[in-house]
Amino acid sequence: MSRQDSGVAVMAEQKQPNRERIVATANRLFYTKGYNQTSFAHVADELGLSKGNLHYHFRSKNELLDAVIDLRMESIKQMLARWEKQYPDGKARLKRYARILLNEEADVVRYGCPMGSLNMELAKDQRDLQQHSRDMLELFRRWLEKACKQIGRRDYRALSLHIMARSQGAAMMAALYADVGLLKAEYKRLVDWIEML
Amino acid sequence: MSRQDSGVAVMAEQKQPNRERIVATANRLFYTKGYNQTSFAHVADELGLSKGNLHYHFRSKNELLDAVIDLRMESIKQMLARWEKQYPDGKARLKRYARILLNEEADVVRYGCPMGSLNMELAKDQRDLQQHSRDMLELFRRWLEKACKQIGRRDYRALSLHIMARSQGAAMMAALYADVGLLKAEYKRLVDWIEML
DNA sequence: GACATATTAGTACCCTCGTCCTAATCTCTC
DNA sequence: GAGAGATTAGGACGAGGGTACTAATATGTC
Repeated sequence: MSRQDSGVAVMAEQKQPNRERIVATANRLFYTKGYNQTSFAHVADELGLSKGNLHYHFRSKNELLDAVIDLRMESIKQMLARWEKQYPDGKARLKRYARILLNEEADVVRYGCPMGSLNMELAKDQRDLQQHSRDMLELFRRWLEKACKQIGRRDYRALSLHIMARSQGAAMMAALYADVGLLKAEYKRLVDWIEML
Repeated sequence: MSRQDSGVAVMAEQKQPNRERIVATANRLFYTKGYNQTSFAHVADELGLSKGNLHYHFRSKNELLDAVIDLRMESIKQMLARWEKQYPDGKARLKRYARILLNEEADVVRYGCPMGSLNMELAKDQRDLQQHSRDMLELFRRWLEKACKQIGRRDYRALSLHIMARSQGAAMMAALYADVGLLKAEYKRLVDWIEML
């Protein structure tokens, strides 16, 4: 019997287990400050926990990174499954993907794409860590690939990569100039292009 | 009378002043390892110099970063000036820009775009440092803007940003998958698109 | 209540970081 | 060659990094 299931349900006040709170906070800090610029102490301080506590749950920083990526991947999978139900049409799916950056535009403009920027950081002399981060982007790519197949394109792989490149470029430039307008302009171009496929 | 000009010319064996060697090495390490992951000690070790020596030439790491960016900007300016002579036609200029990533494809595939990745790194909680890095990209953007004007486009600013976004996206995806093919594919798409303008 | 386990706090360890200081050495000018 | 200034080496420093260890506390089971 796990902890949350035992005793009277405290419902709203039931606090999240520390392990999950740690992953959630690390997730945010890895995004906003960068992986290398975030320390165990940062995460612990934000939560009012001790460094030793974090080390109990995650023996190393890599392990914490893995947990963060697992969390993101889980959330991505759920989102993609939701989209599959909401948008039966292939093109509609591609457009929905394009719109993703607009959802979190304030964050994207400040910190870039969470996946892209993390991956770029790890690509530099930390290739071992990069692998897992790549898996995350592959979730999207394969989903896009499926949608491209669905609209009868034979170059589905190339198309999926191109669409991701376009959205990565948009996120990058928007963060560079800290300008939401760039995000919207690139979104529009991309959607128009998808429409013409 | 400066040091290099004095005395008998040693020509080929004349070694670069240490200051320049430091900037050149820092430039490479900031690119391949990332700014935050590169320390004074790394740079000093590679050159067989002491940390104190580096501190003599650059009192802080920011100062070294500024010198690196200045070096890059100088080289960019020269390259753009060369291109202006070589390619009088606006579209040819845009295409030449698109080809830039193919020049250094081996590096781009491993470390991404030198400007984009640096900027992304500094965008995360180090906005003060980001400014100078942005100037570097602005050199390209204004040059593209001019070429767009030249071919009679009234949306020259938007176009210049879009072209940069495309190349940034290409670099990002190529580094993500460590695949030169992606770079070439995106290059081809971009050139075709420029041709249709 | 007693025990085993899971969790937490606190701290100690060793390393690297960015910066700074001092003393030696080199280079050029006179 | 003597003196002045530029350059270099080497190490000290305080801070913070990731990791590990120990003791205390909370939790669940019998």
